[in-house]
Amino acid sequence: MSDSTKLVATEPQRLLVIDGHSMAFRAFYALPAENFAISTGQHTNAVHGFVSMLLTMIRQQKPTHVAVAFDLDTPTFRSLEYTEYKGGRNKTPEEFYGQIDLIQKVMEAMNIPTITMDGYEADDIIATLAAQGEAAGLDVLVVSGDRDAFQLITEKTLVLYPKKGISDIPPMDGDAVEAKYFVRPEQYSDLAALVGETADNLPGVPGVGPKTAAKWINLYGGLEGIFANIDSIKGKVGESLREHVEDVKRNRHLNHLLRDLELPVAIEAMELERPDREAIEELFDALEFTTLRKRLFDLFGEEPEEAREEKSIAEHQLLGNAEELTSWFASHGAVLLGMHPVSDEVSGGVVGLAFAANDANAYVSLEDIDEETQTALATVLSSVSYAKAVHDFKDTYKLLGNRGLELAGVVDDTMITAYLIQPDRRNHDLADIAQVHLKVSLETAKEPADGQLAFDLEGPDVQTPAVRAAHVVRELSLHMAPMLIERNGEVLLKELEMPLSLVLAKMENAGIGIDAAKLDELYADFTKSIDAATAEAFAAIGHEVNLSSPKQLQVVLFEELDLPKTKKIKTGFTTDAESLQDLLVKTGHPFLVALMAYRDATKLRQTVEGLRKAVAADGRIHTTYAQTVAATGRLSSLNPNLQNIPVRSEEGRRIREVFVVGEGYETLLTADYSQIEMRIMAHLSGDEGLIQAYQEGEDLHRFVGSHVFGVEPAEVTSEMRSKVKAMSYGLAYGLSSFGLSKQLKISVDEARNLMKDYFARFGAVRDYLRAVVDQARKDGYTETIFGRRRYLPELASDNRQLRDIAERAALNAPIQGSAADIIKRAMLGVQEGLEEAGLKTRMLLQVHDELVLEVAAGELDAVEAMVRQKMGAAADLLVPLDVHVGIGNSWQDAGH
DNA sequence: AACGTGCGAC
DNA sequence: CTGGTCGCACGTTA
Repeated sequence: MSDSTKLVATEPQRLLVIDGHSMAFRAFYALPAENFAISTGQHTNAVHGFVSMLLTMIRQQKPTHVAVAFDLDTPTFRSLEYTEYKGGRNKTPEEFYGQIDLIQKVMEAMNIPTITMDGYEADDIIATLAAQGEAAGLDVLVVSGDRDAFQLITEKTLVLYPKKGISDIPPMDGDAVEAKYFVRPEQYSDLAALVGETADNLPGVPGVGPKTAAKWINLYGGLEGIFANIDSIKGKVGESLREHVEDVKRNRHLNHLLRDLELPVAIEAMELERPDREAIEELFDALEFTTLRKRLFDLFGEEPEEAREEKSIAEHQLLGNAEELTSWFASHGAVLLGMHPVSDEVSGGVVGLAFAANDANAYVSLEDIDEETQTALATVLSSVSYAKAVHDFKDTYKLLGNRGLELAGVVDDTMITAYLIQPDRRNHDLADIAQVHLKVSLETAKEPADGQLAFDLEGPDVQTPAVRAAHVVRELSLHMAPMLIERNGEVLLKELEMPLSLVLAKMENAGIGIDAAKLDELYADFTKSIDAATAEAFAAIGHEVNLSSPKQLQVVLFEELDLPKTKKIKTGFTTDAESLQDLLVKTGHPFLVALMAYRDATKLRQTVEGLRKAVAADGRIHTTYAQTVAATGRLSSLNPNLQNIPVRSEEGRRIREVFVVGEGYETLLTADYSQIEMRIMAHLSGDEGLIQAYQEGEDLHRFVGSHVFGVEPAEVTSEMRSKVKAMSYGLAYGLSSFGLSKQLKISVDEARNLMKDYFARFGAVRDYLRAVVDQARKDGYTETIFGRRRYLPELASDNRQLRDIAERAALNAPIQGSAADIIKRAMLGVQEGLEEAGLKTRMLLQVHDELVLEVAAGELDAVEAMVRQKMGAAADLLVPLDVHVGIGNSWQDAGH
């Protein structure tokens, strides 16, 4: 007998019985799988969550005995009797595979028996265990996600039914069941039989919910009483019941849990023992669990192997005056420092800074900071002698800048480093990458656990999480540095992305000027169009409908008007613009015209409304650039997105008129690369025909058209030109002949021939595209001209659809990514050019292949020449990089 | 709150 | 089944 059981020997003994699959599933969905992939590719989120929940329950409930029951894949008496049982369930997610085995291994190492029974479900094992436990005089606590377990509740047996992930809620007893369902636990199965259970594919009596079922049960004492009086139950539900008596009987039979199985394990063997230390160490090493290991050994009163460098992260020195500050950095600042700002939730301003060195931590409050201390801090922050690592350099730089603090000496941004290592992650929050790379859980300082807001900004509630974050940033930086080098990302980080963060910070701070009156005018205009289109649409069908609801539109289009069916989507048939256009051609119905006009106008008004809301106090719009989102290396723009302002339609272009040159500046200047992606294609493929065309400055599409169609360039018709243009652009996206045929509205045969002719003349392009995918399959990643990698593990997927998507991504990534690299380099060049020449002109926007600058008086000529030069020199390709420049008082006037 | 649809840009 | 990368608004469902 172990010590831990002796300790509680005076208390009643308690058996904890767990439904293994249901707990594992809850854990799986509570924790994101992508954060718990170990080096072998195996996912461990369900294992981690399961063990974590188990430890919590052992700590809270202090059981003396523990057992875990699992289902088997083999048929059970229920599925044999009723083949639809548990049918219609979704397939188990791929990431879940193997995790049950791992959980069972952990249980074995913890000396906790796992029980399975061929032909029976875990629920029957649990029911039997509850009965045996009670018979042996134990209290029983059942943990199950299946409501059928409620029938087991007695004076001595309680059920823990976890709602979402965490088991904060108290176990259910008889009164809790009665309060919730209005029946006693022993009657719960009768209630469930009447109501049915969708998760098990057991339909109940239609129209009967828990309320009606409980009423009947209480009236007649249970199912037998109900059946005895079945003819006296009135109304529609009575009728419904009489029609579904057999279903109810079947349900009741199936949801009855067996309590008399012959289990292979005796209760005595479930006594909680110390874990097998060696087995746990070995297993947790393989699973890369560190924090759980500590929790586990703590719980069982064992010292972890080595005091796993959880060293005094909690401790930190408060640097309250200039002298303390200067001396702390003098003694601890020679190593890489992790740094983490704390900002006020309300104002958004920075209120403090945490620092972490290898052997000490510090916190500086910026609230009521005296001048001398601020100066000392400013010195430290702006000094390149103190090497700092931060998470989200751009944001930190802006925060500090708002307080007049210059930030320099930042040698690593863990957000960008994590992005360069894994560009496909959609999220590089500090807590997430700490979880992935360090297996450390970092509570975000947003809200203290008790739900109280932290008013005391001097207090440990704010400081401790910040210090911990600073520590984690430092650890992450050290941990990821070799990974970044291994993945060829170091130069990109130091020479491209980090300097670019500074440029972007300045662009965001600058914002772009807005003509508010014009914005209002556009809003009114578009509203008029919406109203007109709405009226027309309603007139065409004779009633009102929400034109923004695809669901309601489907009813109108495909039921009322009985128009031909469009392409299938998850929720029925698509009503997208392309399909509406098709329908219009086929039927000429006026409703379609009005609907399309409504769609156009609402989209434009939405855009205008979004811009209106985004105008800041200075009358300008300050977008935010996301530097670590797009997997190819592009930037993205948000709050608001200024990279999708309309330009293709005339009405839409009017919106560009509201972006205007600001006071004190002379004009806006736009500079964009001409056909940069096709030029990169020419460069990467080395296709001599394409290269020659660009070198001679020919109209590329005309040139290609003349070769594909075998005519003189002058004889290329506009139709021919648009065909090869679509083709050329489509190539970089993995366009199929089907896609091409759809876009050009030609037959698939014709599209196929077009592609054949194209490749006959530009064979190097096809060779290149094939080689890209082959290489990516071999190496596991694609690479841009400047070495930016994108890893595409799904190229090896068994799922054809996923594999195809990955192949198209592989085709596109080097081209789109190289273009992104090039304009990023150009931005660094332009910024440098502006600063070196001491110009007042500033960069405002980047739209993938275009830069928008605000030009100061008298600087236009110098700026234009410099921008052309820098953009043209951003890469040395086999073809020239052409740059178009436009000038004007609005973005529209300056544009294309 | 999370998902699905639809659509703007490059 | 069938073109890549994004962000955003709306309706609907959980």
